[in-house]
Amino acid sequence: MTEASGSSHTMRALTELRQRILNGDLQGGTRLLEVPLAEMLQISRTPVREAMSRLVEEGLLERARSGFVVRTFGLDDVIDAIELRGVLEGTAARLAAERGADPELLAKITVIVAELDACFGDDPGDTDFDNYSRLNADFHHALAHLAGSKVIARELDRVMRLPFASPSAFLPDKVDMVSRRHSLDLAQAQHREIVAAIGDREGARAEALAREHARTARRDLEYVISRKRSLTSPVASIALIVD
Amino acid sequence: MTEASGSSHTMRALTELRQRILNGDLQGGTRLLEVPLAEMLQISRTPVREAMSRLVEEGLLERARSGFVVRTFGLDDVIDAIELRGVLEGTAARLAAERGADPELLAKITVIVAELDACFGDDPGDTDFDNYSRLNADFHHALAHLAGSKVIARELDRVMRLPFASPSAFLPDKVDMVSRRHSLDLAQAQHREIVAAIGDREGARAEALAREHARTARRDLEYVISRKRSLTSPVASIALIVD
DNA sequence: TAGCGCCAAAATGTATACATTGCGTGTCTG
DNA sequence: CAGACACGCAATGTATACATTTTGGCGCTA
Repeated sequence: MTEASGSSHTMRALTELRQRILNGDLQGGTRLLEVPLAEMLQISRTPVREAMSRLVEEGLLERARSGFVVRTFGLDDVIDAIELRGVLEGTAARLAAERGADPELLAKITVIVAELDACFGDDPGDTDFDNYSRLNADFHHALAHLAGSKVIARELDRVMRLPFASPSAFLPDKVDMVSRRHSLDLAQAQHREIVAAIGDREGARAEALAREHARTARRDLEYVISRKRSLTSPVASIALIVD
Repeated sequence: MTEASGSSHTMRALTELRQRILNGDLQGGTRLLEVPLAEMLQISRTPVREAMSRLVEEGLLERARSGFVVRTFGLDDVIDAIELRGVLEGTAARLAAERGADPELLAKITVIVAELDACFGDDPGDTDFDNYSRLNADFHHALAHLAGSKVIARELDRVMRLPFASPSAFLPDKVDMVSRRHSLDLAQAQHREIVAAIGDREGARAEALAREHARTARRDLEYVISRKRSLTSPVASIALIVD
């Protein structure tokens, strides 16, 4: 079975199935049958089952009576997932402030904020989008670990793995960048204040700020939906929202 | 393979493994090898793998580079898991208040609170412990669904499936009942106020109350640990806490 | 002696045959 | 015609043989 595309058949099936779900090729509620999938992927049922089990862990599939079904995400679920991320990030921020963040991690996230600042030029059109996107993800990852709580970090990782709950999910793209620059400015101001509040041990403020920061994503989501409902969206994985 | 003990080999392996982990027979960090487990359970590797997959979904196992390892829970993890439950229940309560709870569900949880009241007699020794325990679980389950958010309910179910994060995990048992009756009285007062706040659309108050309510569990945990560290604990699954 | 590489064995990854279960459909009977 | 039983198909459940990968130890060399 000299196959080179993935490290293993399971991984290839995992990648393939994930992509088809995010694409919308496999719509919510679709029951996944082992035999057809195995034939489609040219592998046996065993790695297909394995891949499906991992997709349950990722939250993209559910176990039905027997077998697996693609999980359905409505607009309300997406909004709730973003709300949930805000709540969890708020908790991470509050605990980091209350318990005292590890100075090394605090220094690291401070650097990230500074680097984010450097993405903005004087002219609204002069914005380093790719770096902003990457650093934004870094910021949220660092925040998740700042409280030093494995449990909180783990749950945040879980929620953020849902593609539409990721902090980078609905960022303005290059096209919208100029008109929505104010949205990024606001978000970046919040990044700064969250870190400052944690450093000053202001738990309640840090929590409130982190929650409000997640609302940025909700606004971006609503913008994307209002503008691009019927078009091919530049936002990958908006296809799996059915409502 | 006419086996009657479980509905299937997978289910039997799942139950057996879960029990051994909760017992402490399989300590945190232990790598689970398919072949020995299959021999021990007198089944083939296939259902063992399947069971282990499901235990990852439950949060009791982790996937290692290849294979599975029993997840380690320290005292700090348990405390964080209880904190997390409080945060999520607080969110469920707040959203229920803000968005308006389904009247039918609100009526149902009101009945549960009334039934909980009926568990307490005038005399501290006169407490219907079994009913309290069952109704307490019902209350928390109802609260999780009160906001009508599938996402929140799902995450709460996940967290509460961890045996030590369950709201009934460290309830005073029959022996402690008399001396710790005040703890139950306080918890029950909180149950009442949480429902009242939701009914009055007081989101912030509902959230704060639900969070504080989870602190009851933390106090009960600390009590159990301080008293019974070395003895055979009446609390099942305290064995898997290693710190 | 520390580090490197190779080999063997042990563990997981995969395919496949067979078992079992559950569901739909057809027919038979009242 | 309605209901129920039985049959068969299709799906998952399970066992097992074989493939591949991982790992740990041994011996070699610098």
